[in-house]
Amino acid sequence: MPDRSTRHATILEVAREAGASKTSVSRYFGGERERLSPALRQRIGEAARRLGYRPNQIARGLKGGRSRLLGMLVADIRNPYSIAVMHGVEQACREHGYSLLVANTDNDPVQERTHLSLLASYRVEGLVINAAGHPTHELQAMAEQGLPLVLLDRWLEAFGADGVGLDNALAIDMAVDHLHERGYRHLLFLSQPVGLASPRQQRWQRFEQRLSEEPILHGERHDPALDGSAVDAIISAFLARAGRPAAVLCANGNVTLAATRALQALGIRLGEVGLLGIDELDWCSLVPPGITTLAQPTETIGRAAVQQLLVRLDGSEPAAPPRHALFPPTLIERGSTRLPGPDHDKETP
Amino acid sequence: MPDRSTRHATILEVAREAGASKTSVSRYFGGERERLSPALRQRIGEAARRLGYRPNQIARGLKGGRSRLLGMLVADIRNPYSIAVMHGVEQACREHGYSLLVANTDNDPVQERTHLSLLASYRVEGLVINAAGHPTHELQAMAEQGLPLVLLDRWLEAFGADGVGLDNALAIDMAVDHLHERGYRHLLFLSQPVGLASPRQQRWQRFEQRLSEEPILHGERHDPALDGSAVDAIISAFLARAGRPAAVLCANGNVTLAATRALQALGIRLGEVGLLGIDELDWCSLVPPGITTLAQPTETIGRAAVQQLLVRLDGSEPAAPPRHALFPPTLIERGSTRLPGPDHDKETP
DNA sequence: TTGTAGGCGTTATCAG
DNA sequence: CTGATAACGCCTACAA
Repeated sequence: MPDRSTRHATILEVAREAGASKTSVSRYFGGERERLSPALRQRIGEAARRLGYRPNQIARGLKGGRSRLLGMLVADIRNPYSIAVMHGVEQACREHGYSLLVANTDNDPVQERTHLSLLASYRVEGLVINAAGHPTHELQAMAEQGLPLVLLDRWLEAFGADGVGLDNALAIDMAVDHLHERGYRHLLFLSQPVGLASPRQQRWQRFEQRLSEEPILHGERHDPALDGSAVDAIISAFLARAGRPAAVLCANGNVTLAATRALQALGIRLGEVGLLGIDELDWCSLVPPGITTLAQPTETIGRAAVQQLLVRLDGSEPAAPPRHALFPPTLIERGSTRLPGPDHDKETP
Repeated sequence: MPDRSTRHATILEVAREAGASKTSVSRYFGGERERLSPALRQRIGEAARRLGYRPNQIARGLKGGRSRLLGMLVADIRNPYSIAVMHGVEQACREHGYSLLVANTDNDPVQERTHLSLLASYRVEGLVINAAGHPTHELQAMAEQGLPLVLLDRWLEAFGADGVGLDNALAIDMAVDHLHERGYRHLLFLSQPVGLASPRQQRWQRFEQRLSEEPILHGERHDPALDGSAVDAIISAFLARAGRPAAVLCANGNVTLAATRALQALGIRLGEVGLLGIDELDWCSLVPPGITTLAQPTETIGRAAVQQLLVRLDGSEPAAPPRHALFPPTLIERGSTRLPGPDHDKETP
C-alpha cells in the first residue's frame, strides 16, 4: 500500500496485466485502437479498467511537448467581465481538448510577471492575456519563443500580437447615438483613470471625436478615482454647468456602479438625468427604472481568443500578421435613458 | 530555428553553456544554490539568463510526482459565490507555491465526471470540489488513491471527505432572529429546488426547526423554479394568506434576485415587506432602500479549503478523520428589513 | 563542492 | 499487427 503519495497505475503495469507491451497500451490510449487486434484491444481495455489506469498527462506532455494546457492571465478575477470571458475561453478549451490554467494577478504588475513565467514553466501551448500592467518585455520574449499569445480587451501598443475585444469605437457611437435619439444633449463621459489602458483610451478618444463632429452635443469627460465621493461632485458640478437634458455615459461597469450610487445620493431619478453604461451586469435591470447598457458579447470574445490561439497552434499560418478581432456590443434599452415625457408616462415593466 | 513548437532551453544546454553538469544546474534552480561555489553559481546564473532558461515544471513533476498543481472543480463559474471562493483558493495556492487548474462544469454531471478524471490525469496534488451532481463513485476512487479532497459548500452524505462552507444553521438563526427583532412575524422561506444539494437542505431544515421552536412565528417555505413568474405568485399568495408584518427570507443570491424582481413587479416597497438574502452581491446596496444580506466569508472559505488540502498533503496526519470547517456569515443590515415606522422615518444613507 | 548514472511515464522510431 | 528501445527534461542517490 502506498504511503501518502497518490498511487497511479502506469502504462507498464497495464501492459503486464494485459500481457502486452507498453507500445500497444500507448497506442490504445493514443487514439490508435484500430491498429490493434480485437483480442489485444479487449485485453488492454479490461486490464486498464481493472487497474483504474489513466494516462499521465504530465508524462505525455514531457515526451511530445504537447501539454494540452492553455493559460489565461487575468488581471482581476473578481471582475464580472473577466469571468464572463473566461467562461467562453474555458468552453472553447474544453471543446478542443485543452485544459485551462488560470492565473489571477489582482492587478499587480509584479505578480503579472511572476505568473507569466509560471505559466511558461508549465509549458502552456498558448496564452490568453488580460494584463493590467505592461509586461511587454516578458510577452515579447514569449512571443519570440513561438508561444501563441492573444491579448484580451487591452492591447499594448507597438506589440504585434493577436487581440480580441470589444469594438470600442462602435460602442461609443452606439451610446452617443442612442442618447442623442432619446433627446439628451449634454453628455458627461465618465471613465476610470485612463492611463495606458487601451480600451479606456479608445472609448475616451472616440467620445471626443464624436463631440467635435456634432457640435449640437455638449460634453465633458472625467476620470475620477471611484473610491471616494468624487463622482458625486463631478456629476453635480456638470449638471449645474451644462443644464438639461443631460446624460452620463459610463465607460465600464465599475463606473456605472459609482454613477448610480452618486445619482441616488443626489436624489436624482434615473432617466431625468440619463444613464448609459458599457457592460451589462445583473443588477442593471433591478435598479428602477432599469439601467440602459451596452452588453459585451463576452462569451464570443472568449471563444474568439481561443480560436486565435488554435490558428497559430495549427501551424498552417506560420507567422501571419497579427489579427485583431473586434466584436460589437448589444444595446439593452431600459428606463435610465428615457426622459420623463410631457404626460409623465409611467415606464412599462 | 525551431519550426513552430516552442523552443525552450533545457537544463543540459545550460549546463554546457556554463561548463557545468546537469546536476549543478538542477541544484541551482532547486533551491540549493548555497551548496555551489560562488564561481559556479555565477556561471550558471549567467548561462541561464543568456539562454532564457526556465525549469520545466512538467518534467519536474514527472520525476518527483510533485506537479505543484491544485485542481478546483466548479459547478458554475458564473456564480459570484464560486468566483469569490475561487479567489481565496487562488490566493492561498499562490502563497504556497501551487498553481490552480480550474475546471468548470456548467452544472453538468457528465462533465463533472469528465473533468474529474481530466484533473486526475494532470496529477493535481489536491482537489477543491464544488459539484452540482454526485460523482460519489469517482470521488471515492480518487480519495482511495490517496488524493486529498475537500468538498466546498455542499457535501455528499456518507462520504468521508473534508469540507468547508458556511455554517448554514447559524445563518438561518441569524436571519430569523434579525427578522424577528425587526418586527416581522410571518416568514416566507424561498429556496431554489432543494433536491439533494446539502446547503439548501440544511437551510431549509433549520428554518423548519426554528418555526417549530417559536410558535410566535408563522412561516412557509417554497422552492419554485426561478425562471418563470412562479415567485410572484408564491409571494402574493403568501401575503394574502399570512397577513403582515411579513418578510421573505431568500436562501441564496439567485433567489434574492428573483424575489426582488417579484416584489418590484407587485409594486411592494422593500421593507414594507421584509427581504433578507443569504449571499451579498454588489447590487444589494443599490436597490433602494438596500437589501439586507448575510454575507458569506468567501475568501476565508476558499483559503480554508486549501489549508485542509495542505494539511493532508503535509502527511503529518496520514489519515485523520474528515474535518468540516464551518464559517459564520456577516449580517449586513439595510433598508429592506426596516418596517416603515409610525413616524415614517426616512432611512439614513 | 562537483559529477555520473539511473529512472519518472509516455511516445516515437525502428525492427520483427 | 506488435514489440523492443531510445529519447523527453528533470531529480536524486551515489560516487569522486
